[in-house]
Amino acid sequence: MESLRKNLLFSTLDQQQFSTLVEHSSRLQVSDGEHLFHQKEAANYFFLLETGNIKLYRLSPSGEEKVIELIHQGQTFAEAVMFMQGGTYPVNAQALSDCQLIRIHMKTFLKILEDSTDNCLKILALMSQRLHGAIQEIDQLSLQNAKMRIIQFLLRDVTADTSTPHTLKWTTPKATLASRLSVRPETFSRTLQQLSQAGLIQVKGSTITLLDIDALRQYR
Amino acid sequence: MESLRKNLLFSTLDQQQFSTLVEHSSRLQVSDGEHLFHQKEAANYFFLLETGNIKLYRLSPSGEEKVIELIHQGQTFAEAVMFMQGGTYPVNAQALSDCQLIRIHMKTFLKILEDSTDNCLKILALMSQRLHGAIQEIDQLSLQNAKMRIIQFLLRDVTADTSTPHTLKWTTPKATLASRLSVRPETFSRTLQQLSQAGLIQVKGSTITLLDIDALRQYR
DNA sequence: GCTTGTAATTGACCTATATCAAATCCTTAG
DNA sequence: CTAAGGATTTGATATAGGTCAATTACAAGC
Repeated sequence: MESLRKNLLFSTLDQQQFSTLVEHSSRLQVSDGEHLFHQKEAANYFFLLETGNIKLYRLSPSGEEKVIELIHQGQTFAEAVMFMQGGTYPVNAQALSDCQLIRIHMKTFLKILEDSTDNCLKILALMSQRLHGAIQEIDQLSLQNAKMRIIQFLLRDVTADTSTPHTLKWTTPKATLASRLSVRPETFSRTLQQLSQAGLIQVKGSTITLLDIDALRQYR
Repeated sequence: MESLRKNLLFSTLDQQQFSTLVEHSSRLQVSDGEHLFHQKEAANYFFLLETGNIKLYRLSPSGEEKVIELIHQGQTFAEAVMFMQGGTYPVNAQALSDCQLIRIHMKTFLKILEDSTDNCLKILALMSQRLHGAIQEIDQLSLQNAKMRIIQFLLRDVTADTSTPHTLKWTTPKATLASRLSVRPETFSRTLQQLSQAGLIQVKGSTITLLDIDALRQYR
């Protein structure tokens, strides 16, 4: 359970608390395409993803899928459910590849929180970060158009140095990314095409090179 | 500071903690149209609204306004900022009417949290509720069309009993509500018109009577 | 009561993005 | 290497909802 220790969320646990947590946690695998949990299912565990990719999504009344979040290696997810009355998952979680996870027992973790404010504050910090992210998201959905959202996504982890051409590569299917960005795959494709023709990016399969970061930033 | 005591968030504070909090809190008024704080401003206080209405909004790069949340009597807001590094408000807050508020010193409240997990868990519950609300919002923006969002808003606080015609009245300007729902005022107006013509609702200024709740629910 | 200014509505038109269908491209199994 | 099937792209078309402009309703002050 090395990866547990490494996660910020558990960094303030003392030895005693940590071993209690480990006792009530277990490793599990899910294979590509399998569901980890479904929306409205009673929630007893939250998760740390060790390897692979997971998508969290919701379904519209008409059965359409909207990806809320893509989970990557090292991230925890579904912790917020712990504090909600009702205690059901608000999203579906499906593996996008074979995944290895650690399953953490909510009740146990809650017990630990109950006797150490340090840990409480840690998780509060995490939750407010999540909330801020969500507000950011609402912002983007209602104030920005598709092109802007896509560019924002491309610039996601570009650091300050703007001169060096930056390369990014994704492992998730394009349609999934499109859903995450709330555009149709067709629009996603066309927009990349367009940016490519304008000489701002270069597309090679699932690898993209940002050729003119400053120009891209103009849009955002 | 009666209203402080009444708020769930502070219900687990002991006498000692509560009076410390009161010492570091103060009442303040803002008049209609005034700003309480701006986005990116350093945050030292969060608030409890005693009377009036406040809107929390963001601006797009092009200066367009999107209302993120409408705050009503009795609600606290901007508490999440307390736990974020950086510590700046993520939204603007403007009074929609003359308002009376209580301003709570974040540092003081944080200190109190540090020595009681009960209080920590209370606020964790609140934060996860907020987060869930935000996810709901993202859901609505990306999976539902304007008409659905408007209907959802109309059905907001309709209880189980579906037979009795339900009446609602708002105090906020229509344009503000429209922004909250991420539609243009024109569209908001037209949609209400349309629902009215279909005999589902009856509009009288800012008072709306829901005539056929079941039918409205069909859409949602 | 008017009058003036703001808010809300209505109408005509437009555009971004969805939708549908067909054509490619890519990967995997054999 | 080849075939099959899914993913992605491309093209043609449709439409929800935005924009702009004109009109009407409403509230506040005189």
